[in-house]
Amino acid sequence: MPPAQRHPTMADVAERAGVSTSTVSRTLRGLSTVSPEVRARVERAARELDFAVSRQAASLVTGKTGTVAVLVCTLNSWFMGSALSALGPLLRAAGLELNLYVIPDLAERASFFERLPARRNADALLVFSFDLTDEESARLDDLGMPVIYVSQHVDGRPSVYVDDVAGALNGTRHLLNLGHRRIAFIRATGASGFCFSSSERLLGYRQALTEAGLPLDDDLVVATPCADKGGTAKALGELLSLREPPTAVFAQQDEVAVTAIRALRTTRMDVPEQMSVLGFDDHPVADLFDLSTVAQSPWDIGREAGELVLKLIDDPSTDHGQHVILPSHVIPRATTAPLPGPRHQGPEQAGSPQVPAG
Amino acid sequence: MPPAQRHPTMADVAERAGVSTSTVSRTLRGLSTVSPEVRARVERAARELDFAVSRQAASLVTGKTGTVAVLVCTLNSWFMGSALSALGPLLRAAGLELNLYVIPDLAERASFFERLPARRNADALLVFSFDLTDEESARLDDLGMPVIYVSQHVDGRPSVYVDDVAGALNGTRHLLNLGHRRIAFIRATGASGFCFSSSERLLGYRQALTEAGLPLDDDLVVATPCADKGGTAKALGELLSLREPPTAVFAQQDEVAVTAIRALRTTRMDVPEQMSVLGFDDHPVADLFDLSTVAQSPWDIGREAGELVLKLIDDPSTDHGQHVILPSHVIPRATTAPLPGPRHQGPEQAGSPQVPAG
DNA sequence: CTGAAAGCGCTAACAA
DNA sequence: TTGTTAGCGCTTTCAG
Repeated sequence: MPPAQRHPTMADVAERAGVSTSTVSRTLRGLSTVSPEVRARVERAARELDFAVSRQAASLVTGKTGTVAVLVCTLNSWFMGSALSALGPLLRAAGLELNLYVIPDLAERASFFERLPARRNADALLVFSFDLTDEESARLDDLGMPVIYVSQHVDGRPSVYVDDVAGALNGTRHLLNLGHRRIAFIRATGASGFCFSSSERLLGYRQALTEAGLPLDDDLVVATPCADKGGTAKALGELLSLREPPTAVFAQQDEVAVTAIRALRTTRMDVPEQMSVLGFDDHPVADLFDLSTVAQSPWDIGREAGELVLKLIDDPSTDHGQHVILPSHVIPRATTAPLPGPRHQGPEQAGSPQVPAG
Repeated sequence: MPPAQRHPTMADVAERAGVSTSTVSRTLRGLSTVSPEVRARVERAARELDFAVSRQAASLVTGKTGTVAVLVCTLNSWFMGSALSALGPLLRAAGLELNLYVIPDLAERASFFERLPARRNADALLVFSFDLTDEESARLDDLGMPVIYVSQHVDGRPSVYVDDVAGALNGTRHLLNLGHRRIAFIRATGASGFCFSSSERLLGYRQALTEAGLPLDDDLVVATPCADKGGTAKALGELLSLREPPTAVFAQQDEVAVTAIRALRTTRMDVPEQMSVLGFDDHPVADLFDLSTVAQSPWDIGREAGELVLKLIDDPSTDHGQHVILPSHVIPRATTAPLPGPRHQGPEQAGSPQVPAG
């Protein structure tokens, strides 16, 4: 570990190869205007010196930093982990560095937006699931670089997200098709200031009920902090103490769904015999619990976001308002079952009359 | 979104404030040798122009990049997510950028080590859980920056990791203290080239058996790819078809333990009545499954790694061989129980004679 | 196809 | 306390 040996510079390589620094620069950037013989000499010299171009110096003159800034509120989630695991290699393959900003709380957030450290230090910014204020959005607009919103829709700005409305619509239809008529909806509330597509999903749920000719009963919509046992039990309690309790619950995150299943089992309610449970995400835990769910693919989101970034960096004049909307699909597993009772369960009977089976 | 407006430079700020760029530089870096009056003028000008220092240009002259490179094989894990969620804010608070390299497979890895993009572009490198070849280690040694190994012990290099030997020792003791004598060990094998502290844990397991005067039976040590249902079922099958099957299994990752529990339940074996199961990690699913486990804290690892990095950047002459070793502790939950049978279960009976209770 | 020269935006001596 | 000067290591005209 030689403590302070200086890195070789282009001048060192040039000297060793007996050429000018311009030629070294041209060679190393793969410009075709270098004779094969000289190119070979330069490459050998560079290898022998273990030379690496300083991005700092290059940036200074090209004006491009060669890095993409990524803003996340946490990494400690399956969603972020998967999305970034897809994004990272994609950017690297394009020769870009990935600069990560983890902004877990509002204090950090304030300081981030005040200083905007990414400014001047990245060619583009990826914002994951931030519920931005108008002022914050405005600051990002003035950043002087493309800003891509991921896992959230922002009007007039490039964004990549799954169609949550359609996902929730389809999930709810699945439950309707199983004969359920009293279907509860559990929203997962996250840390304040961050968005978790909850409202879009609620929209899809309502849409499904409406198209089935069912009334919207606000008592059936409850909320819980994500993955909070007590909160989920409480939410469940509200539902189970209704005059007319639901026969199915649609939880907006698999982790909440799983917590709900455990709470139900604790009180000896069988899932799905006495209560169907449907999740959203297809989180790994869904498979572990044989949980029926609406799957989305964070990998695809990460990949699409990366490709969009590349496009925008390459050609900033591209239409900035384009959106990439990704699909979701229902995965029926063991926690959703036909509503027991006199009704015959038939597919696509969504429009049938309301007969609460209880 | 003004498409291509140039960023203001220090010269712009200097002009507006009616001072030289040196003064602007001094002011913005908080050097005390600036009169309050001038300082105020400069700060106002900078704010009005929404000026941000270009790290690129600053780096060029200071020789420090102000960024820390982090090498991970995946982000899609609770461990990495938690560790980085702790590390990120810590680095940001110190004014450092976090440059992430996600290297999921051997091909990416080869290209990473060939080009070493972090060279010259970071002040320190954090390596998470990589099982490096000697050649790769040597390349990192020549990187010209401090390299910190995280979640792995590397001789003579600064590293941060939990004491896996002690963790496995204590976990095994817990099972011994419950009266178990036939204790299986399930290793979790990851992607090749990455290390998951499996061997240290095996060591601790063996140590516990030895100190209890029990023989080491290789038939009781099986392996499975992490979180692979089929693999885990197969490994379990090997154990259950032994002449003298185990009464407890110690799985080296909670995710494997949970998969094992599901497989056992599928075959109508009760946990813990007929088989105790102990995990390692205290992954969130452990709580969900009421899994007894040996807990480690990736948050602490991330934090300690961050603090060590800061120290080494600040003073590279610090002893490079220092290690930070973090503790683990057993969390008994619902999947470990005393061995049923004639024996009385007493605490700390580890040294008692070998009486396989079968 | 190659080299000389200029300069990217900043910091670090050194003077004043 | 402030300004002047000289680069940091690279890319980019522009000549040759």
